[in-house]
Amino acid sequence: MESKPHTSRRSEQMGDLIEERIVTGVYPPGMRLDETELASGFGVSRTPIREALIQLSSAGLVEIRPRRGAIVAEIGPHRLCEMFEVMAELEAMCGRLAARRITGPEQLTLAAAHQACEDARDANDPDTYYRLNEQFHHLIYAASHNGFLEGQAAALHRRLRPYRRLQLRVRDRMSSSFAEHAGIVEAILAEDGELAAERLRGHVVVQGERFADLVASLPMLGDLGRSQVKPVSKA
Amino acid sequence: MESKPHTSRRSEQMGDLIEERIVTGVYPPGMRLDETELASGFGVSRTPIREALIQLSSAGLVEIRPRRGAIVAEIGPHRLCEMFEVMAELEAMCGRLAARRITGPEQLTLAAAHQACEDARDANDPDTYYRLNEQFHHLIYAASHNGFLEGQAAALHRRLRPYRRLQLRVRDRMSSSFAEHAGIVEAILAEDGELAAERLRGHVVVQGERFADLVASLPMLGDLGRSQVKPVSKA
DNA sequence: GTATGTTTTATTGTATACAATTTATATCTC
DNA sequence: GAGATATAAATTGTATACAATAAAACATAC
Repeated sequence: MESKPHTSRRSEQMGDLIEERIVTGVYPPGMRLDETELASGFGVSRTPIREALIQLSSAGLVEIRPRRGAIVAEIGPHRLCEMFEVMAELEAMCGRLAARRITGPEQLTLAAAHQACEDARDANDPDTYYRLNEQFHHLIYAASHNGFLEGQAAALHRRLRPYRRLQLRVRDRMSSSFAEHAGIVEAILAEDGELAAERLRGHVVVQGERFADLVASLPMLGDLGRSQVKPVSKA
Repeated sequence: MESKPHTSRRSEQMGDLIEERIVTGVYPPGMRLDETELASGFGVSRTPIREALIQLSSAGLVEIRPRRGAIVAEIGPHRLCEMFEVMAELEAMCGRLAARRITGPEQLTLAAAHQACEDARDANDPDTYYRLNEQFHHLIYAASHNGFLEGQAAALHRRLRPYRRLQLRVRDRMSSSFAEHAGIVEAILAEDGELAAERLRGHVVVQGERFADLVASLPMLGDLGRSQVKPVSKA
């Protein structure tokens, strides 16, 4: 919907590139982000890199320690649960408002998106489901008809992306996710705001709790915040 | 609580300075922020100014249009209402969690802060009340024991500061605000999360609605988004 | 006099150079 | 050899110089 006006700002491009590598795990949490190294790596000067890092710092993806350089933000399990808790509430709010304010065309689009998710589930295609699931949720954000809320929800959703991606692989999550979606769509189309809110809250909270389980089973992630990942420094 | 580690980064200092001038209205919405002008004005080079502007842009206080410079973000009445709507929900969430998680010492601190507000109301001192009111709300954020939520709530609270400041002056708002606070404290101390949430939501929404009224009465603010404030450019 | 096209000017975006501080290394003492 | 101190290296923060683009001013044609 928001057509970005072909920014032509290198800072933005660098920011997107670095963000991509962070959320995809190419730059793992705790990794040192050397300005000079990144600059030469991307074939630009340090200036756009610095500006990108500042922006990513504001978004919470990297942490800048004065005079000590930037590292990929290490979001510990505890903080992550907190973030899921807030995400659940934001989604609940979106659902409550959407139930009251959704338009006819939006209802059709939402139903179609839900249908598409069903197809992906039937095909047992987690990657496609993952993508369609994102669209589904974004439609609810938009249907809240609160642009600011939509932006906040989308931003947090995006920030939690890498962690949500992990837990979609777990046993049967795709099916239960779709089942929950059905209830959410039903509540919204019935214009029952409180029910939609409650179901969305549950839907997201489950993700957070499942994630907590996942964390407990992964020692690698278990001691996040302790581990210091070394920079990739290659000659 | 979060002691900032004496950053020594000029960018941060510049950011704080510019933000201060934005929220106090020295730089009104729509004003062009000329990098060179700001740089010479603050006695630094353009670099720290640019970095500060990027940061403020991420925070939503300024808007950077590629190759066209930065302006103080113009938050129209509509967007503002949306923001108050989200603020209400965030505060409600803080209250709900606080009622369940608040500790003994925090209860005492909250009661004391409430008492202090009462004193300011009795003294009919809006400025002091304004300050104490902020502390009161921050205590509730903290009592949610969700650090991420606390941060989000504080950030939005801060961003809405200039607009809240306006409407505290209106007739009797201080008294009704305090009365609402009493109900909120009662609900939290009674550990009734839903009641606390409901009352906080109402408390903030009232602010938003009152603000909408205020907007309607102020022609200057009424056509925000249309008016183009000229830069201060002095020789 | 208005509209359009060109030139000029001003401002942003990027690169590089320099300064300041931190981290690593080496040396010296015990 | 361990620890501490001093020196050296590397990296961040700031300033300045240059390039690219958009706004403004001007001139010209109609």
